[in-house]
Amino acid sequence: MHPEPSVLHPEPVEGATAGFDELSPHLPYSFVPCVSLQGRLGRTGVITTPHGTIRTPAFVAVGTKATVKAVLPESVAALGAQAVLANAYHLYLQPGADVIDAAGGLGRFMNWPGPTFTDSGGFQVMSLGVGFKKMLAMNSDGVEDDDVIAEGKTRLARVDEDGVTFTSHLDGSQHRFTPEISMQIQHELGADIIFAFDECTTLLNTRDYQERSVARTHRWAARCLAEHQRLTRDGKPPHHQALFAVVQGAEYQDLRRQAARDLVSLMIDDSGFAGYGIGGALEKHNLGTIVRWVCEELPEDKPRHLLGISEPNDIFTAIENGVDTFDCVAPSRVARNAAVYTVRGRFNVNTAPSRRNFSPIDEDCDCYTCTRYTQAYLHHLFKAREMLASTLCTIHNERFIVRLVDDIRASIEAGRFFDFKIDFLGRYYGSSPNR
RNA sequence: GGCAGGUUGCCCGAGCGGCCAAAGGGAGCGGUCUGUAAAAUCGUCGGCUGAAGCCUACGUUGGUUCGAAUCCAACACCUGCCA
Repeated sequence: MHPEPSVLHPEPVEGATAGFDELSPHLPYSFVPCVSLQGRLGRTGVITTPHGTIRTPAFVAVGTKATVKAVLPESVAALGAQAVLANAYHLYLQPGADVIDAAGGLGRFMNWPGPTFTDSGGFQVMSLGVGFKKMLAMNSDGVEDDDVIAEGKTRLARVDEDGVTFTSHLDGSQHRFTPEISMQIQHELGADIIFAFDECTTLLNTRDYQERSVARTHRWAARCLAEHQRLTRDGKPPHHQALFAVVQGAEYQDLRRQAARDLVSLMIDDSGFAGYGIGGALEKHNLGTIVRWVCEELPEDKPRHLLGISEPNDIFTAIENGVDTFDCVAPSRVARNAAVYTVRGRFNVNTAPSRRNFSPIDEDCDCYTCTRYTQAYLHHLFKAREMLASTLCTIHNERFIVRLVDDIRASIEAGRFFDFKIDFLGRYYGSSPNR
């Protein structure tokens, strides 16, 4: 049943740096699971896209506005990232999906030859709307009062059954997203993997609201699938994009399982979703449980993408429970704010102990930054507010997470995942950064 | 030499009789960041203390006052303008 190892282990990074002309733009999308994690839902696998393959589990670097902030695409490839995820809402507002379409698609526009993802903009409904002021709901029984306005903040998104009305955070103009519009935008953007337009709730919403929201997300998923198929059929030029649905349901087992089952059974003309995203509200300590509930309901032959997770312990938990790919802004955002990962935990390089420390961030790291620069230099760059600080630390953090996931994949293949997990997490959380 | 203005905590800078250990910046010190509204944000920031409290502080010295960074005098230094 499993393909030959050579098929399972292509060289995605080399493919990603080969340039556009050497790539076949017509490779069909596929996912092939490979080695399973004994007794758990985790596995390795390979996702094939028109722009190259992704060996899973894989960390997808986030490049919201068609750039991994502060870093050249060549560096993103060199540090081993296999794919980049951009955002439909942000690119729709600026520069406009039509511009990216005219440029030849997201990958060409941003000079990233490898696989690309776009998020639907569903998360922005939450971050610009309901979640805009979490305290707001603390003295009520849920975030449902659309008329409540928190001091100093303006609600920029409102949900209704048909879609979402946004106020642009850039210029205040009004915009409308529906499942159909999100699909049209994402088809114009042209990423290899796109996400259904979902509603992302918060833990502050009531159970009743979560139920209604999951139901709505499902109706939206059906509309996304229909529109995606129409665009795939009628769009010009023909696209080869894979649509992932997003499983919501907050922390309720029945909602999560039902949401997953409903999405799996959703078929139009014998075809359903190419993969599944797991999103939404959850507390950190429930991550593994929730991911397991969902993945138990999902088919083995479809990839699962966990949206927005990347702390080391979360990565192990997610992968162990069946996640194949995941993305997160944390490695790059945190890097721009001077926090860096090491095998012995995270620390801030802009603090006093690094001022005269002439060793790298992490002696064990093979990244561009650690093989060339000292903590003292990075400390100086942050203090001097030089932008190279962001660049170098982003490269380090992205490399750290990519490498961690590479190591996890290798440990699954070698049948020693659990040993590696105990060893890594013991060092990461059990000791203080060595500096 | 004359006239005018000034001297505040590590730096800049408000305060102009009590509510002043002294606004606000900056620097320093520490934290946070999970589908990016982020090169963001929060805390701390004279000393001793958990706290109450005490001590030391607004150029120097002396004075007025129940009470002075704030009023007065002398001195020191700085800055303008006029000789």
